[in-house]
Amino acid sequence: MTKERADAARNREKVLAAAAELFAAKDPRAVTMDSIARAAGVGRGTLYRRYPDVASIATALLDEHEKALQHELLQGPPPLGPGAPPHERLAAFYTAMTGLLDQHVHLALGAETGARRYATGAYGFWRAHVLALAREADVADPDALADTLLAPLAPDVFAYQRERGVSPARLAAALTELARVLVR
Amino acid sequence: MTKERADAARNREKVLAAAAELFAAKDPRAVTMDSIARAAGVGRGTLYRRYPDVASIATALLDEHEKALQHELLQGPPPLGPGAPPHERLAAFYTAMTGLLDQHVHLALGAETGARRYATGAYGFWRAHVLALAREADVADPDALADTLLAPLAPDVFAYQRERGVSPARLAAALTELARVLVR
DNA sequence: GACTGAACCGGACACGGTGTCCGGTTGCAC
DNA sequence: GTGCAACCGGACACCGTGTCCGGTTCAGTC
Repeated sequence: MTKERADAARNREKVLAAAAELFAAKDPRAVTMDSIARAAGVGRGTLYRRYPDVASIATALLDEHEKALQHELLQGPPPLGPGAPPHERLAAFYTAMTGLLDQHVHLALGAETGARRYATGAYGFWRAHVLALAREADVADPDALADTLLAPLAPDVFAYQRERGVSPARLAAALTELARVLVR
Repeated sequence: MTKERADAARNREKVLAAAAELFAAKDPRAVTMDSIARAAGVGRGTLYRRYPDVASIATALLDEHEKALQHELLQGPPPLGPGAPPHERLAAFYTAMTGLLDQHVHLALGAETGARRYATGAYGFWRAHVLALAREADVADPDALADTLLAPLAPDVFAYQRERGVSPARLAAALTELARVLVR
């Protein structure tokens, strides 16, 4: 991995900043490669050099916000990190994720709508974490349960519930209950 | 509501038959209005007259298959229909839905990917049903729980799990366990 | 501080899908 | 058989995509 050229780095910054603004401003599905290029003052070819499509740009932006949580899950203090019983860790994870989603729904919707969600590295991480907790708790079929436990965190579901008037806090409470009874 | 003209009915048949074949044959996201029109031997204008987009065609096809289950939920024998305790009814619903999804993933993916899922009438029906069961079981926050309980049935999730090797039967078992502990 | 090759830039291009529009056709009622 | 309304379908303009290549900028070398 060779060092990044100065002009390339400059453009990457411009692109990410412009994209972040666009995603925050309007419907994520209306954000197009063309609009990002124009907003960043950059040619379309430049965009495609680094990102194959809009979703991958949203994913790059989202990744930054998710890194911190991922770190805490691996080696932070309990109940998020190791040390607490599985159901408490799962509940803490749920609460943290609803908070994260609450802040960045736009990005999440731009990055992970539909099947693409499962192709991202982040999903793999969340899945591994939940799977480990399920195993630790001796549930019947951890592998089948993992994706089931993650399904309510899909950006689409979250956005719909919030639009419906279910606050992130209420959702977190419901998920905590789910964690409590299912992974004990 | 006036009677449908004979040529119109003929074309509707042709369109639905051609669409069903296309959805079954290839990636639902690759099915386009244009391809349906060509396969049906019909002009594009004719298509747009009745369906605003591809998803609505898939929804129309899916609706037919879902009607039977909806009828059973309302007035069929227990445990699917009224009469059984909530957790048993929910488990039966889960099993029926995984079966339905297993048969018609293509259509479901074409119809309900992403946010569109929540706009369909079918989702409203499933939601009302699950909500009623949750209320009957005196859970803490039925409204927040309803969409959470339905999230694992999203076509995307189902398709991903099946591709991963989780059979519909295993999934149904996991969901049954979920129903048992959460809605008692 | 000039040279050089490699990395990078960005606009032009061809393509494919969308949704609309309207002249022509078909079916139905009287 | 006649008239009208509903219906048909292809042509059209538009938009976003992804690629390609001539030109530019950078960084290391002497």
